[in-house]
Amino acid sequence: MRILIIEDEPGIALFLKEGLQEESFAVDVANDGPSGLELATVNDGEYDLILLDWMLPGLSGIEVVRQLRKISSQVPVIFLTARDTVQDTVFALEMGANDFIKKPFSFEELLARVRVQLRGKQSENSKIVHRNLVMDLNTHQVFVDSQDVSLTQKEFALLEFLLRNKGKVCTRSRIIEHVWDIHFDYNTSVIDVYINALRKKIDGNTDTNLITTIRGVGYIIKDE
Amino acid sequence: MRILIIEDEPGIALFLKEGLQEESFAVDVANDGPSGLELATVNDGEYDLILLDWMLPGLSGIEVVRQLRKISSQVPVIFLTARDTVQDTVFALEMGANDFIKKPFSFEELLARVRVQLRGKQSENSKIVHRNLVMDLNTHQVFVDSQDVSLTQKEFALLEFLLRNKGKVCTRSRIIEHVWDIHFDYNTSVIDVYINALRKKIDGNTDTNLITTIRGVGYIIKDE
DNA sequence: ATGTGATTTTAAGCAAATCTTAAGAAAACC
DNA sequence: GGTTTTCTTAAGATTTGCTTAAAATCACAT
Repeated sequence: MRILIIEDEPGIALFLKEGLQEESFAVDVANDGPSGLELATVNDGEYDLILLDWMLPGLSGIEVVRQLRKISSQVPVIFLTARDTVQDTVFALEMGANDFIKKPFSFEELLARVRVQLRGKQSENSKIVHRNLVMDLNTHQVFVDSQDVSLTQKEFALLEFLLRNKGKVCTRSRIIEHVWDIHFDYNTSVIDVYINALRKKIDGNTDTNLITTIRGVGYIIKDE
Repeated sequence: MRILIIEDEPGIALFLKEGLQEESFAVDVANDGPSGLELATVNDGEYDLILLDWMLPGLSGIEVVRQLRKISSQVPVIFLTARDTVQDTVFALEMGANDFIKKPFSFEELLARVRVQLRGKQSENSKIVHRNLVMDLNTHQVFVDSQDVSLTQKEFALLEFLLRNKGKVCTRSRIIEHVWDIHFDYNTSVIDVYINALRKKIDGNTDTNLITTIRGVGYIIKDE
């Protein structure tokens, strides 16, 4: 995971850099707006996250984000700032920022927010393992007891969502939003149908029970 | 956590209500400005958040917020609106709104913003612990002596309500309001039936006694 | 373009869990 | 002892989820 820090105060920049390196991130630092923007645009796609100071010499943080979004860079941006009025927050979010941390902040807090932004990416090139089930996100394969189980796109997406939220109940609204990208007015029983299909393919005729129904709420893959 | 939705389009209101209920919020809906304002003022302090549509019959959202702030209500207000000019945003915020979501929005985004507003209020850990009983609000599970006890929706909701009011007597009217969402003329013995079910499942055949009856008033889970 | 097979969605009947009602038994209160 | 309140139980109503099949859509090769 590569992180770009755009911050003019050397003390803070160093503090962040070392802290993040200890967490095994690859960290680059730019100490003014223009050079930060250049690094970000030239290496677009390379960075998994940008930590961006609001007040910067040369080019303000806001302007950096604007330019970045203009070239349709999707990289998550977290603002670091002393300001904290609601207007500023909203403004920054509207300009394309993903989150907003007000100084002074604890490193713990920053780390938590960084992980939120990187969630998903962090395990992107890897596998999700749950008991006797292995989901390979690269090859789009699923194995149960090392047996290849072939899933359709939607089945795969649904299972992935449930597994990523292992231990938490996935409500129907959440599922329909994330897996089907329907944001309003869902009145459909697709979820039921796909849960059914998954259960058939995964649990088969064994008496295991991967997906648990929480009546009136949704579904969950229990932890342990 | 109680949320008041003031929204005139029934479709959107329902969508929001159901989604938020799945997330285990208690939700009330008003479908025009005046009735929304009345609910909010009469129950000031009861709601933890208000979702407010900009365009409303009777009284605009802006006016509702103004009136609310006039009586110095501190309840957080999130605007839902089709407008998205910077002027509108700033205007709404100056009138006392706390955040601003432009339609169409995803439920996920709304939920995120709601959680931001409730941050702090919402107990960090999603577990309620009482003696040998653990209630996990995420997984919708209840454990007694680490044994999984399966509760139905209503049982869960009732127990949650009693636990959240640990040490306080819950009157029948408050229970029927919060758990059953009946705001008038309750003439039913549902509560008795569910208290009974809970006692059976929780206390089982042990001689513990989680829920105490306060004759003529209601029920209580005693502290200690 | 067109056809074919796979996938996704809709719809409907069925099954099961849950919720509500009601009524008699038990307990608490005067 | 009589009255009120709560407890308990069971049956009926309702809701919710499961399953299946058919219709619609999509993907791809011809």
